[in-house]
Amino acid sequence: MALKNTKIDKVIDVFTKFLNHHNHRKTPERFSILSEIYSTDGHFDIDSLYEKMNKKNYRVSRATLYNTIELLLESGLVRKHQFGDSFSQYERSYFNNQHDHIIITDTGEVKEFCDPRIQSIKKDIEEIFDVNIEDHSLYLYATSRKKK
Amino acid sequence: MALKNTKIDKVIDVFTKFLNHHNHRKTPERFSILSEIYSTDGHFDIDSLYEKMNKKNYRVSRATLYNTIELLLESGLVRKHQFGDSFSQYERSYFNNQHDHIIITDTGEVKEFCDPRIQSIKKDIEEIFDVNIEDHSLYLYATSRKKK
DNA sequence: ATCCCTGCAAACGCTTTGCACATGA
DNA sequence: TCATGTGCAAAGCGTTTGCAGGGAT
Repeated sequence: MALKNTKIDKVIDVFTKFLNHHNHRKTPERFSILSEIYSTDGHFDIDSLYEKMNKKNYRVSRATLYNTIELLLESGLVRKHQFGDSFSQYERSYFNNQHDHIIITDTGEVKEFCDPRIQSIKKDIEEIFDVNIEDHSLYLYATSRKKK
Repeated sequence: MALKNTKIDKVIDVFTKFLNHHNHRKTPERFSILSEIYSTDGHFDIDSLYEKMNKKNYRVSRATLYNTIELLLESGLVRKHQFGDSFSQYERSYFNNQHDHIIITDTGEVKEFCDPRIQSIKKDIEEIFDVNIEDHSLYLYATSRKKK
């Protein structure tokens, strides 16, 4: 599901400011990639994004995709996941609540959930270990109880 | 730190039964690898295990290491981790309490912790999503608060 | 005597890199 | 103008695979 125009504009604005602040050029490729990512929901990998963009309006190289994703990660507009496959998956993270994932191992399906106890664990661990927790990743690996 | 002899024997026994049960051969390589893994604490990767074994008593190929690690994962004697590097890390899991990891991102150091709230989250998620949770992985990415 | 397991090296697949050309500032 | 970004193809690198010889059963 795509975002409303006003929301897309907000994301473009965030990215523009990030590029300015880091003296990175505002190339058409970078904005095309950002728009493409924010035009759909869910998880994606570099290869499917590459296919999708080259079949459609915009032709980009894999190198540029990897470079731009790096910038999007730094700017906090995209999150990276390693669900256990050999490749990385990503998802947009602006206007998208922090959540964790349940991987249904027999189908590969990925569900999302949110649990406040994670936050309290993080807070406690920060005190106990005297560290600042910047981020976390939690994956639950499960099988469905449904009868076939 | 190595385990007591009686404990190593127990692990060998578990592996032997696993191999028998699955009609896999009890080769010297498999037991050497198991012993090597259980002779030290902490995390390791395939390459360092390869180096370590070839410098010492036993010469094994990478192929056999990968094969055997697979069996050890299946038998529950070893756990696999992806701390965010490009390679997998492993740790022995018998006589070793379930725990989660804090990765200190500036040093690469890995600390362990245990929090009962994880178990309750898993229990609740099982009910809410109607699934059986077989396993989980939780990594907290942190920076140290200590002054340099 | 089987046929599974091992070792070696080549293949794989995702990601990174080098380099020449293009382009934003 | 000119340093940075892009595209292409090659290189990297952990892991997997194919195959011939060896060893467990």
